[in-house]
Amino acid sequence: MGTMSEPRWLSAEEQRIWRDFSAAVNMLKAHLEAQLQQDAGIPLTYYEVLVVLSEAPGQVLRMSDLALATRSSRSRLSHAVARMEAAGWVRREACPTDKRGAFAHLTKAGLAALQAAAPGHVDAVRYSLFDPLTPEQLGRLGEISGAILERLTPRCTEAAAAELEAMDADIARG
Amino acid sequence: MGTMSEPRWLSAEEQRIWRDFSAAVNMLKAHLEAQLQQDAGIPLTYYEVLVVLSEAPGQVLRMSDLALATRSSRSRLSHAVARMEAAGWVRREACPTDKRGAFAHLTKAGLAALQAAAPGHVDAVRYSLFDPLTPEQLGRLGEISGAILERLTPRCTEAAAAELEAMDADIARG
DNA sequence: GAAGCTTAGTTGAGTCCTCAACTAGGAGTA
DNA sequence: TACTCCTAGTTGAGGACTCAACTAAGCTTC
Repeated sequence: MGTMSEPRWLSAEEQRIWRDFSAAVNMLKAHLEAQLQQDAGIPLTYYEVLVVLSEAPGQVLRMSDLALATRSSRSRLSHAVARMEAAGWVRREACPTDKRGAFAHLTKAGLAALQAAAPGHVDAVRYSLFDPLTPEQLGRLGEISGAILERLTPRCTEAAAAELEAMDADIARG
Repeated sequence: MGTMSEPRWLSAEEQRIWRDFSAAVNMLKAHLEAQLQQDAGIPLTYYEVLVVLSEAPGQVLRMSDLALATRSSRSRLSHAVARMEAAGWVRREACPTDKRGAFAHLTKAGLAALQAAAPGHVDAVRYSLFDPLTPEQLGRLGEISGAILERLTPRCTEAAAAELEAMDADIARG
């Protein structure tokens, strides 16, 4: 190793927390994924796309904005929307002002699929996350998540996301 | 909906917590995955297999036990070990007493790969999880993880895992 | 208006995962 | 022994993701 400093290994307690956290998160995601896939045939990430689209004004969003809002790569979103379009949940439309751009529209079928899937998904989230935690723990979890987010979110992405929300709010207002 | 009861939707506050938590977890996993993949060429799940194997007495484990310890499906582990064997990190060996069985041995190269990857990975975990949290938050996170785990871990799996640990302890004791 | 950078979005190859089907050996019972 | 059931592990197909390469359009600058 030469000049390299010794890595700061995790203490036994830190290891326990890390492994429990890691396991909990994995099981939680697997649980939600399986529920959604089995009951509604929708992968979790596609579900999130549907949710974001359904909340967008006019239920339309530029691909880039959709990628930003779902924290997905453009590539991933492009593949996903291609599949969702094939499923009839989303329709792509060219942007008239910027010919590079593309809009993703939520279709009736997409909204219906979302509405059919939502109750089961919400139940699963309640069952596996909200129910086993006390209100205090929930509050803590919110703080903790915020701290991690702040650490890992690059400033520019943050700014762009805030802008997007502000735009949404403007449109909602009128 | 007919006789179905109304789903218990999430409140605004619950939604905020859930979305932040979800986003934080996604970014955390993506961050660790990218670091490990770039710096060591090892996917996170394979890394976990290496860790578990390295801690096993004799650095050997039956496939089933390895699957249990890594909370992986047998199929996933089988695919993973196939790849890791191709990479020279693991060697499979037939079990003499139960001819259905297979052992997974950690090889020298596998241990070396793990040791090369570990410091960077630990740093990444510290950076993205431990550093941004206060000691109190960390304790809470441990509790929260425990509560989720307890909710989602089936009793039989739990018992099997405990047994495996006890066995390890026995062997360690000599 | 042409050259060169930047942005929007897609594509294809390769990887990891899941699911269901499969092989094969162990275990219990007649 | 033969029958049934169970357990250990593998396999292949197909889906989702990543990465890098690509097309195409906008934007600057001269």
